[in-house]
This record gives sequence, structure tokens and C-alpha cells, in this order.
Amino acid sequence: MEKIIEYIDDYLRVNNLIQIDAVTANAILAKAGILRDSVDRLGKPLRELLRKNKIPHAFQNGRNWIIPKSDSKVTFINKQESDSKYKTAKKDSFSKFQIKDDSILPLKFKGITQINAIPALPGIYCLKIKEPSLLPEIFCSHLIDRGHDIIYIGLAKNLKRRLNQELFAKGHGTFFRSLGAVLGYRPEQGSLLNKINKKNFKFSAKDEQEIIKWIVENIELDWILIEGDLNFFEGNYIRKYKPLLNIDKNPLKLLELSTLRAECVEIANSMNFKAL
DNA sequence: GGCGATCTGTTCTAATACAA
DNA sequence: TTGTATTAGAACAGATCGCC
Repeated sequence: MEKIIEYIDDYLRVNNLIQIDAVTANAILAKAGILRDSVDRLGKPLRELLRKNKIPHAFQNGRNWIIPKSDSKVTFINKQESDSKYKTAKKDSFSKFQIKDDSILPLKFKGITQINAIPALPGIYCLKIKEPSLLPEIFCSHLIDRGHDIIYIGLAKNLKRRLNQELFAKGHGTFFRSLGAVLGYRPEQGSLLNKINKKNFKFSAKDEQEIIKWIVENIELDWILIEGDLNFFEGNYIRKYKPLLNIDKNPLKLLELSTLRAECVEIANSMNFKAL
């Protein structure tokens, strides 16, 4: 077992990754002749070890097994914990549904590790940064001018699914793309050339991991459940708070952000992009 | 191996920009 | 003012994964 943990640690270090999923991990262990993989159920032998807690620092994000470096501080709440927190959160969130002023968000921000407590229900989500100075100077300055730390507000018919997309790059998160661009990341050249949608650029797997790590460390979230016109509430909140990374419906949308996003789209759609 | 949950590429919708 | 194009952002649907 020590050999397995050691090999995964080495692999993560050499490839500059912070974590690996069970299927990929079993594949590299099989290639190294350490742990044979299942032909029809990829990753199954390793998952069985994980379920027996043979790799104690591994954890589940939703259903997926994640193995960070053995000395990593990255952890998520386990399933039992998340189930109980889910029930509590659901109750709390419904209580927040009593909105008296539809332009003011009744929020109590929490760390990203509370992602599993978010219900799969419709509502508005709100993301704030712990410290504006973590952003590049120009964006920090804009945020300070707005007098709050809220950087993004969005709506979702399914908050759990949408926030997994936005915060963990499991889909096409507008917030994730905007934040990555603001932090200085760019998509791989030509990565959208063979795609039908020429706008939904993605960062490299390594960059995605770094952005996710940044989000986990520096972003807090909250949400409210809403049954009704989500667009109406979202529009009101965006007009009220003018979040830094919202473009749509935002009276103070940033030209700098639109320019960065356009640059990313251009890079992803070109093999010979040269930055100015 | 069945079944449900999650992931990922694609599509849809609404808002905005711009030209006629 | 109206029609069309573009963009941002959410949802859909098939594929894949993981549990039992």
C-alpha cells in the first residue's frame, strides 16, 4: 500500500498536479505494474482499496474519488457529513426564501468545502472573494470602488449542478472562465478549432487544477432558493451589487474583463495567436 | 451488471449591439 | 424603429463513472 501512495505522490509531483481521480490513478499504477486495473470496470481495484480506507488522505467529491498528495491539506467533507449538512442547509435555505426586499441578498457566506450541502434546487448563487487584493491590481481597485467583496452572481435551475460547473470546471462555467482569465491563465492555442461552439474555451488540465485550488482557498459562497422568476431576481441583484465578473445585466460591466475573454476566445480559435 | 449520479459537449434563450 | 448578428450564460442529453 505504501508503494501505491508513494507512486501516486511521485506522479502528482512530477506532473505538477494537486490531485488525481481513481480511474486515472489506477491506470498509471497498472502501467507501472503496481496494481492491475479492471478491463471492463476501469479503476475498480483502486476504488475497492479506497472504500476500505487504505488511502486515508483520499476523499470523495460527490461520487468521485479524489486522491491528493499524501501531505496535502485539501479535504472535503465526507458523505455522511455532507448528507446531514445537506438536510440542514435545505432547511436553512428554505427559511431564506422569505425575501422582503428583492434587491438585497440575505447571505451568510461559507467556504467552498460546503459545496456538498448545496441542494439540487433552483435559486440564485453568490460568490465573494475573501480578500480583494488577491486579484490583479486593476480588478482589486474596481472591486474596492464597489464597496463589497461580491464578484459574481448567477442563477440556476439546479444550484448543486451549476456550482459544480462553475467552481470545479465540470462543464462550461462562465465564472470559471472569467476568473481564470483575470488570474492570467489562457486556454491552449487552437483548443476550440475542432469544436462546434467557438466560445466555450477551456484551460489546460494543469491550469484548471491550479484555478480550482485558488477558488477553494480564496472564494466563499452562499445561495438562496427561489421558486419563481429567477431572471427577475438575478437581474435585481446584479444591478444592485454590480459584481466584478458579471457582464450580462451589469451596469458596471468591465471592459477589461470583456477584452480578456475575447483574447482567450481568440487564442482557443487560433494556432498562431501572438499576445500584444 | 443494473441503476442512478455525474460529466462533458452541444444547444438553446435572452439580452445587447449594430446596421439599415 | 426594426431586423439581424453576436454574446453571455443556463440547460439538455448522451456518455461515463461508481456503488451495491
